Amino acid sequence: MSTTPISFQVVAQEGEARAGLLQTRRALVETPVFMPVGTAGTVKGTRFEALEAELDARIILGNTYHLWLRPGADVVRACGGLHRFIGWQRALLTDSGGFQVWSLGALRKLREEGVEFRSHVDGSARFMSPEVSMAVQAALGADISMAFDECAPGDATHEVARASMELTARWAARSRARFDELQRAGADAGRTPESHPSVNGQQALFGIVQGAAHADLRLESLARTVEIGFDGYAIGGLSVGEEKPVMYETIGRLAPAMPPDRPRYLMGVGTLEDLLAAVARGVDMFDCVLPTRNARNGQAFTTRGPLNIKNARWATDARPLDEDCACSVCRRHARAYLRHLYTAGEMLAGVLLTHHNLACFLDTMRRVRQAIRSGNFARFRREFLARYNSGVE
RNA sequence: GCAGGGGUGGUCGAGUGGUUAAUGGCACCGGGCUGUAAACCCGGCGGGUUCACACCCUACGUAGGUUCGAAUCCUACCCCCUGCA
Repeated sequence: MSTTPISFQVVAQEGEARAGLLQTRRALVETPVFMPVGTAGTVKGTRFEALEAELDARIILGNTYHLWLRPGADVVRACGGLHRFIGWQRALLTDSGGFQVWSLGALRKLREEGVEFRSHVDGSARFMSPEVSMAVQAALGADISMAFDECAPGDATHEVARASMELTARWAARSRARFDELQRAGADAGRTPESHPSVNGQQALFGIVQGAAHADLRLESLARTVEIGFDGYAIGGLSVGEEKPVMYETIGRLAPAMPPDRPRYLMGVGTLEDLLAAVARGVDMFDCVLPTRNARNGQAFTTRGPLNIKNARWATDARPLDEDCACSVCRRHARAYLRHLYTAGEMLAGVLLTHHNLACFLDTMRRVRQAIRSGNFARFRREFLARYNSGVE
């Protein structure tokens, strides 16, 4: 009987691409997997019933920084942890707030000890550190927690990237230490004593590799992170302004060097092409706001590429967003209607596009897994991209 | 009929002699969005030629007039609103 918080096994491999099974204490997750982002305790624009029943998402994200500011860790803990608070029984992963150190760059001050934020909600001063992040994540009780890292800009110089990577390494050690203390102290609000037999019911903790676009720093970061020891390893700091070939090259060098028996998580990526490129390089897990955010902004993703529902060319188009999509939105509604809803400012536009986009991403990953298992991933990827790049008619 | 107010680009509405093809808002058209400060942000928006710089044409109810110059001043006419008959 295992004593780890998660179990992971690769069940098929084609080149670097892997199909695996990730057992968390709450859900079995087939990889490669796309995890919808639910920053503030909601995957914006969708209901949990849809995520569960139709989309069959097994794991979604929450965000430590955002939930810490509002409603607050104490509120979530008082409500029995994030799962019970939001009404989601499947797996949850919480990002540590590290990304906000970068994305809220204008609102924070960085120190060795941690980060001074000015709350974007009410302007108040807040201090976040590895220890604070771990405490908040224990209160949230997600099945997978993330180490508190610093995400450098994509074009960071070697010197800047090294300093950032080393700070991340020190923060990783502090994250690990405090995380373990909190687990021992029973602070985990999402503990499941009667969890799946192959896992021990505790929270998992993933480490994050940084180093911007510098291969030597990336590999050093990986070595230092692995030395500390985590349940899974993430690639952070990509899609933050660097050129796309740089991102692919970084993933290509890094992912195959990551521990083969642990899940590899590429944070914040990406487009469908990005997902396929990263899977081909050995990545198992993804999350991205693109399908949900862009849905609310009028962009649908289809197997023939993106479709901007705002465009006048769809005004009387009776076809669904994607003629090859079996989702409930595509089965029921025409582009003309969706365009009307968006143009009229109706909230249903965002709701329906969100559903479709998530269906598109999750279904694509389902097909990716199937292709890897049957040894057809290379061909699948080639054909998928040819179709995707042909464009929407 | 009399008195007063008003007619501006798709629309609402600024502008009251000189960077005015004409501020803004809306509508419309297009683009962006990658561990969510995002149901958000940016751009275009009279017509024509040009890759572009640029140039030409048409426009502030209609027709005249004053002036170097008019959406802005004057005259007449048309139409709308309000009040009194």
